[in-house]
Amino acid sequence: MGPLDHEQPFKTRFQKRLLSYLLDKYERSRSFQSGGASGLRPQFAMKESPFWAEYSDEMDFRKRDWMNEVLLDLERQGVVSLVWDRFREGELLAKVYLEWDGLDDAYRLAGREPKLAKLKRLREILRPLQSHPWEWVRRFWRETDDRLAKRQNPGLALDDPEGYADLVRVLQALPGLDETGVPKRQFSQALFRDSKHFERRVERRLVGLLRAWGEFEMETEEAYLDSVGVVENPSSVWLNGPLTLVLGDRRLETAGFVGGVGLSAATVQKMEVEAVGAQRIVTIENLTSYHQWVQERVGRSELVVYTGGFPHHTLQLFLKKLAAAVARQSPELPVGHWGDVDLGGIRIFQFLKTQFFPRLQPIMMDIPTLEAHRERAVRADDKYVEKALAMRDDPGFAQWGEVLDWIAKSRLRLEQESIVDIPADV
DNA sequence: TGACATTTACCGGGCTGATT
DNA sequence: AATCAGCCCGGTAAATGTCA
Repeated sequence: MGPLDHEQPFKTRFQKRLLSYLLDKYERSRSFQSGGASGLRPQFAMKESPFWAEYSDEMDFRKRDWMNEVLLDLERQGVVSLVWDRFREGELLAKVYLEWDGLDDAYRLAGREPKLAKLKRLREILRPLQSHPWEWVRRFWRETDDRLAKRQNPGLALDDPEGYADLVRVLQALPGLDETGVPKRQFSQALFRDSKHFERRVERRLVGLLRAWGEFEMETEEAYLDSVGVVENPSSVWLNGPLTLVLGDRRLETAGFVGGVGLSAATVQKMEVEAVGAQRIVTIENLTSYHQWVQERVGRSELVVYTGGFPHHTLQLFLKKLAAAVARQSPELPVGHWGDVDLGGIRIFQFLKTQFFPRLQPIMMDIPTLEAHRERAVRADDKYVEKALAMRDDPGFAQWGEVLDWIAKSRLRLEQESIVDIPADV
């Protein structure tokens, strides 16, 4: 085994590692971002570099010779320039500089794609979002494109262009989805000819995008996906009380069902609300509380609707039809909502109010209720308190100022299941 | 040699991808 | 779903190179 067996592979590997090291520095530097060559070149001191261990390896001194040869060769090609230790010219390197004019060669020899090219390609991939029908997507695009144009990476995985192409495809498809939402696997199959592809490759990114840029803050990933019409399975609407529906050529009454009735997504899609036969509408956030309410208030003239946390797609369609009927027939009809007295519950209330029922009144979501159930309340951490304070200062939640203050001060929040007795007069 | 500009090192925070 | 390491970012302070 002579040196020839190792020399060439060693030199090739070293040259790549060295150039990559310098190019990494360059791509992180301000010179890269500003696009021009600054006075200070990307550089490193041999002694501080990751190459020092091999460079100073006493067990195999040929390595240093080989490394010197590689670097001298690069210097001849104008890719780097070298500064030697004093009195040890050609023997012991002090510093290595990357030369501006050698950048292209450096990339070629290192066998890697310039960051600039990656940024450019990503811009091309994202460009279709420029004219997306949703405002928040366009906002995301605008800021991201700005950053990319400024040669900054706005937190994207530069080495995954396919992933972003998929994301763009998904975003383009979302606005056209069915009103009641499309099951995830079916969506994936239609878009990618692979029922798992969406879950595996796109879902996380889409949820991340919604978290960062979407209009509403949700508690779970499912809620985020539902908000854009991607559902696990078609969901139903649960309600109790008198409602007259028209479905095709049939008129249906929900009044007679004991303990309530479920309407499938398909029914909600096809039906119209003809009349609300109750004196009041009540929406309830959680299932346990919905059952409790329905059981304890038998005989009242109320239409009770279960929202299941943040209203899912099908429920929103139902509420839209319900709200239209109310506005048409009895705009004075009282509408109340009972939910958790916490940030999520307040968001849900505001959503229902702004989207469907402008006259919506909270039920048992006030300070007396908080005080009365203090012992059953759940602890809130620092982050939660911070969010509560931010919401308090948001004009969209002006109605909730005192409640949010109470939550922030006492560091407590109340889940509605903690309320075991429903007063008769709420 | 000193003034100035730029880079580097370091930190926390957030995202990604892999793993469990 | 939770956890982990790795990476990038922006900010800071400190170090270092350039230029007159």
